[in-house]
Amino acid sequence: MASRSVSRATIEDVAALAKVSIATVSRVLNNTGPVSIDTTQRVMDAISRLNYVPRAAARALASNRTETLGLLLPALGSEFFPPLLRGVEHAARHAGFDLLIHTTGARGIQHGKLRRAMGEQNTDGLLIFTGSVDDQDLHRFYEIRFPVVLLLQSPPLGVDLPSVNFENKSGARQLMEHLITVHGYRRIAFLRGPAGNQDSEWRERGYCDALEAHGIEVRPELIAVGNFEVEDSRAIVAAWIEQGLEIDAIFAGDDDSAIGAFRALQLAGKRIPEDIAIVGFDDVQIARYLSPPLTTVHAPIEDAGRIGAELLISQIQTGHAGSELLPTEMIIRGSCGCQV
Amino acid sequence: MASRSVSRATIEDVAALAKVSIATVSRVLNNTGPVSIDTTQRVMDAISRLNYVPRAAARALASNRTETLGLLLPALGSEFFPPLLRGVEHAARHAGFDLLIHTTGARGIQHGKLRRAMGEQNTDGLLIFTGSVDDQDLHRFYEIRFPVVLLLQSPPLGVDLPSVNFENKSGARQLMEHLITVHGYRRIAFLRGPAGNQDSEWRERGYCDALEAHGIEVRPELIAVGNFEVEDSRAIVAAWIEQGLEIDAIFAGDDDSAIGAFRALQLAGKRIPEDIAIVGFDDVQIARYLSPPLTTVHAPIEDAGRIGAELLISQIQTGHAGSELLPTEMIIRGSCGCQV
DNA sequence: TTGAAAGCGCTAACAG
DNA sequence: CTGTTAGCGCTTTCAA
Repeated sequence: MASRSVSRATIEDVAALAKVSIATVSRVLNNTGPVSIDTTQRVMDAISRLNYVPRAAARALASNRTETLGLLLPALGSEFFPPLLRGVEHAARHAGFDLLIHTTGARGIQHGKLRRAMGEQNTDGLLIFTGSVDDQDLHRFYEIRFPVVLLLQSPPLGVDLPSVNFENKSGARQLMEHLITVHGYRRIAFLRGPAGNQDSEWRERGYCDALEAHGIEVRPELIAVGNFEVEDSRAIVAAWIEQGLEIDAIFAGDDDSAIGAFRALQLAGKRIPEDIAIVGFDDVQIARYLSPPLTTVHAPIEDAGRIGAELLISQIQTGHAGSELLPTEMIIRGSCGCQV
Repeated sequence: MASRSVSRATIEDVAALAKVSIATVSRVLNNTGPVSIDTTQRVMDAISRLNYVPRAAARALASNRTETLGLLLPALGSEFFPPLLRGVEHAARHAGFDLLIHTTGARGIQHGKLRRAMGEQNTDGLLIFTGSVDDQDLHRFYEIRFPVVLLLQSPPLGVDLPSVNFENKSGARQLMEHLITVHGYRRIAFLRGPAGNQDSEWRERGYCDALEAHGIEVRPELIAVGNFEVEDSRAIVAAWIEQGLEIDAIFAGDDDSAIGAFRALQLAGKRIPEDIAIVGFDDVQIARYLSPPLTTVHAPIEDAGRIGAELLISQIQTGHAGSELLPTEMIIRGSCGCQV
């Protein structure tokens, strides 16, 4: 016997065993078209007796639907992704879709390479995380009307793709107001994300707006690129301390940067928040376990994943979908100087 | 024009434009069989002019290979998964495989349901995380010789599937020795993982062995099920404190449980490690950022993912693969009572 | 309520 | 070096 034969039941085997045509088997499998209750039973029996599993490839080829959602990410490094994946996976499974995950490397996918990686023929639609795909490819998806939803990224000009974003600016603004009015900080530093990261840009605008609204000058030397990375951010803050830069507080563009800032201060023997206060953005799981616990802005990451997937599925099924802007919420813990 | 036509180039279109047969196109696509350099060039031009993307389904159907690895997980909740996914994804991509991810829910997949979810026909092989699939299905995979690698789980009796595991027992044993001999703790509690979790069982054996080796009685009231969950563990430790249970130290079965224990002690106003010491297992990212930083056992999670994927790929390609037992390493930080 | 048959787009012999 | 052709296993008309 061939080594694999045991597992190779096909729809024909089922049909033969149930003494019906393959069309009928297909009907009971997909619940499409009428089948007598008696026949249905025979087919079901045959299926389970043979351990029959429909081959996804054959089905996809014949029906032109893959029932698969693609998820494109730059990397799977940060703490940010578990909730995001959970949201996406949950929504996908709920709607009967599989989830195909690809990482593209930090620089995103170069145009052209994308095709082979996860071309538009191999999933029913794509969930694209910030920075994974260049504008040229986004443009193309838009033109050929391939279902796509952008995660934490707005579409480039003229490309009207649906997207899911956080209310970054208002969240950042609110947090800054807190630092300025409640705690009286004036020399507040900002740790940027990677170049081109839209979340970071909006958060920075909230940062600048708040300063200006209170007549505080925006000082370029207080703004640096932490890349949303623990280590990069630690190094920057360490350098600041080394230089003796005067700072009341650090607004880290995301919680990973905040962790880096924590590290730097701890290693330098500085107290948080007495010497320098730190606040972040995102509210990842770890935030509440730092000490002092991190004051930050809660971003509904799992919701973003879930809603992104839902929008994509609706786009696949109905042909169109809107965008969503998800509210953020300031979470006061101890690292800003508040007693909690 | 049909709304999708732009993207629907097939191998025939390419062949026509390049004035060759589809067989030739297939040859240059897959680098199988000889093609003149001139012809190759014409085909490549046609491909890029048409934005041609081979349809994975057609290819899979014809070749009986999907170039896809399936990953089965109970859930995507914990901090444990980012490094695991990173390892898997990296190895998969490196070898040219796609990654299909499925979560099964906390209880794993019920027999029978698995088939539809990710049947053996729809991936080239499966990476199965502890607790995702019942023994009956594992048995079946083994019988039909479907490529499978077990992650952090040993195969059931008589089912010789390859697996990747941590040296749990010796790691736990070493950590316990440290608590007992260096710090002199004798009343050490243990927080178990979910029922049937093999990592937990081995760690518990290390715990018991160490106690016995030092003539310390294993007390059932000092062992409870924290389920490897923050909240469950917090509740248990809170209850212990409430009851006034005397404890020198808590050995949390994994870092998530350790975090829960931290929470409970902090909320109860107890000092770590002065009142009660805490140690964990895994060394997730957050461990070093707790305060005091968590003493734990480093488990090479990313390696486990990478190696698991590599074993699976080798099994797909060569028909067999061995198992791996990955070394663990004690990481002393502050939460055990050491000054670091 | 059921069956026959025509593809879906590709790979892989087999011929030339 | 290149072309022809027979499927891969399924869905989906169209008839019966």
